[in-house]
Amino acid sequence: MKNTESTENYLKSIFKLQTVDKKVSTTDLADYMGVRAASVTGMLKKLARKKLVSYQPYKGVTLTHIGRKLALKTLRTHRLIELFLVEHLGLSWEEVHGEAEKWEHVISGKIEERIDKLLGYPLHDPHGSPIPSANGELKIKDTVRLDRVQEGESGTIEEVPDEDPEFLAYLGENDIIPGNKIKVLEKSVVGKTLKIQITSKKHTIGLKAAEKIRVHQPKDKGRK
Amino acid sequence: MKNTESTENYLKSIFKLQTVDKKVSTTDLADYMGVRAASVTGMLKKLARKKLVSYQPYKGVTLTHIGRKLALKTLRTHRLIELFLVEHLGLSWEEVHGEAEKWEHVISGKIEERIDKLLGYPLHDPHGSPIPSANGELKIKDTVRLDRVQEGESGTIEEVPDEDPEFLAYLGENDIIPGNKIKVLEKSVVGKTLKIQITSKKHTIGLKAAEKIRVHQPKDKGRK
DNA sequence: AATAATATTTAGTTATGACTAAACATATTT
DNA sequence: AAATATGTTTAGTCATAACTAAATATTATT
Repeated sequence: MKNTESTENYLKSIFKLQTVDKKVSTTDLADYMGVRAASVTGMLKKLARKKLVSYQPYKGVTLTHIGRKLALKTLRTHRLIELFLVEHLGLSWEEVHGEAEKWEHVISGKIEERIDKLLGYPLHDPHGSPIPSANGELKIKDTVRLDRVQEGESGTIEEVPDEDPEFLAYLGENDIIPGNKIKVLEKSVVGKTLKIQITSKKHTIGLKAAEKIRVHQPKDKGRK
Repeated sequence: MKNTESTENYLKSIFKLQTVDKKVSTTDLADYMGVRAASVTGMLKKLARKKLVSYQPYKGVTLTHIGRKLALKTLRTHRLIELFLVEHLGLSWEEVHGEAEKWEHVISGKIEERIDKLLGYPLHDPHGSPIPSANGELKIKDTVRLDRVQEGESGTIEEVPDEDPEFLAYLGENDIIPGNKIKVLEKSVVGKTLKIQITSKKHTIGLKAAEKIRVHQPKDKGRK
């Protein structure tokens, strides 16, 4: 009846992949988690027995209501820890994901509350991702993928992926940081690049990389 | 080749029991850790194969040099976390042991360093236990068990056990806290009690409980 | 629709670290 | 020294969660 660390990791992973497409396939989950597909099948059966996921062989998984709550609880802990590590222990934003992956499974509710308080009840982690509320709610902000922003339009960096330290280091070096203003100067569909302006610097980024960056645009689409 | 959480717990437990008597018996270890003796036997064999303990069937275990280093590393992490939880997250001294038991296995070297720095390179945890140095050294202070302090003598509370929350709550209520001055007013061998003076209050404590409390006495044995 | 390619599941194995029951060793009484 | 009590180890089991190899489904291609 007890939920293990592995259970929490599966739920969190399904949650992340689920936001992209509704049902998550065994293989996608296996790739994302770095385990074999056969292992995933076995685990999904267990999670289904515990009513944490709804699993149909060959057709994929979705989280149940309770599974989603648990995933969000873990995600909340993860993001609070990331922010804590940056703000109070001075780690860089590319280091914190790996550490938080370990911490998130051992933090008690009481300590989570204390950390939340210490941080001033924050709404976002260092990568701009929203922190779910204590009762498992998550409000999704209205954002666009950077590669879909039109030439000439501008906006604010909202969120970047937290998993890949190298990518984060690259983003940091180029000021592609949540909160910063960004303007798309030129989009080359052939060359698969995007020329952007951030703060006072110009920079060219690959369209594939730009996919991973979420931008917030005002209602007037940032024309000015 | 990797050391598991369980390995760290065994080494830490052996270290603690070893300070009392040289060799640690299977049963004592089992009682202390809350597992069955048969499980201990199995684990000791594994630890011996890894050269972390020196184990002779029916005769007990001792830590090897490397096993001791690892035990002290874990103990260091444990104690730093306890202090961190008290000083920065405002937990009480009776709550922190249980939490630290979980944290100690997931803290990376880098984070341990940061916490150490944040705390100002402390030498003692909230219960007065010395924090081993980063290279695995521990200096043992010259202390006496409270039940062995003579009538009329005084000293300073040095260290109390950190495991039992109830006992810690009791000690806290009666100001039996490391750093406080203590004077033994009356010792009743028949009644198995000790009448003591702490700060401005008088209190009577059982001799059995007093055994667990370590007191530092000046060279003149606290007569004045 | 038949074939090929890809995705997924099943069956059986492994390691970790707990457990019980039974066997065996050591200590303590009488 | 024999009998009893206590301590310890052996043998075999269980749950968790990974793995490989083989079997089976599904999807895509011709």
